[in-house]
Amino acid sequence: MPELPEVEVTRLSFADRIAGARIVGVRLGKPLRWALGCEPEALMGRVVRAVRRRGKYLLLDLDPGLLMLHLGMSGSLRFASDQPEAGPHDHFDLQTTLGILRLNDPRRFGAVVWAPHEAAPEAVKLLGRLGVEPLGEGFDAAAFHQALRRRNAPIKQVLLAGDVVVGVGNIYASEALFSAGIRPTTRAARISAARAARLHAAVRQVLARAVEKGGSTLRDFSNAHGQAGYFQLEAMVYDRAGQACRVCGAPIRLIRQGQRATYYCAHCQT
DNA sequence: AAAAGCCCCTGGATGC
DNA sequence: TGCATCCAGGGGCTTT
Repeated sequence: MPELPEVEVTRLSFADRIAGARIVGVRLGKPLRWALGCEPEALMGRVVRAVRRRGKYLLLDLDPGLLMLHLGMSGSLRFASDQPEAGPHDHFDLQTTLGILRLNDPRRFGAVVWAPHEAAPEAVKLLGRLGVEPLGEGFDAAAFHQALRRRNAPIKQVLLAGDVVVGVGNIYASEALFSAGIRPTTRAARISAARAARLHAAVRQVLARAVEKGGSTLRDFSNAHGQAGYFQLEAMVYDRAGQACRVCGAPIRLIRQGQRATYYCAHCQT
């Protein structure tokens, strides 16, 4: 479910409300991808100062410490003072003086990991190889082109890898490539400066638009208030195999790249 | 260094 | 209705 827009939408939906909250309890469900990395009791009394995002990770700044949350494929967060009894897929509760932050994650590819601070090995292991933030100042068209020149893999897979630019998952990789008019199978190194600049702009535009629309709700994504997103209604190619391209009418094609589905228009993307 | 495969796990859709 | 198969928004790890 969650790519950068969904993670950012989630962050925006509860960051202000949890700021200043003091941790009064932790409830763990079934194991997630990684262990928490500390005794739950060690978190008691700490204050949540802020919620940041790095790639698809949510970072809870504790005083002191850092809690890194990842939603994996099927995770979603809820923050409310009145939470129902935990269900079978509620695997982490952070009980605070301002409400309970709850992670629901049926597939359990998500994680909640503690680190003493951002430069600590526990944090570097997860955050250290991440590429540049696409919506930040550091995402530069010329540098993007230079990074692509070093990669021989298909551009779709380079976008997904997250070491050049973070946050672009399977939906938005297909959408950004459509917007830029680039075939997903194109070797990254063979993309011209002009086309790299178009892709750079497309990545920013598609992700920003998706944040505006509250993310994409394909099956069950919702923000921390339980509200769905609507970007999927404007998808040009994702999940539209066989349907007419919204621009030229040609049937949208579905191929597999690295065991992931890729959608594109053979007429609009060259 | 980069690329390709392999998993982790549950649930929903589809087909027989 | 029951059961098998395939697929899903991610990404770290191991092997080429």
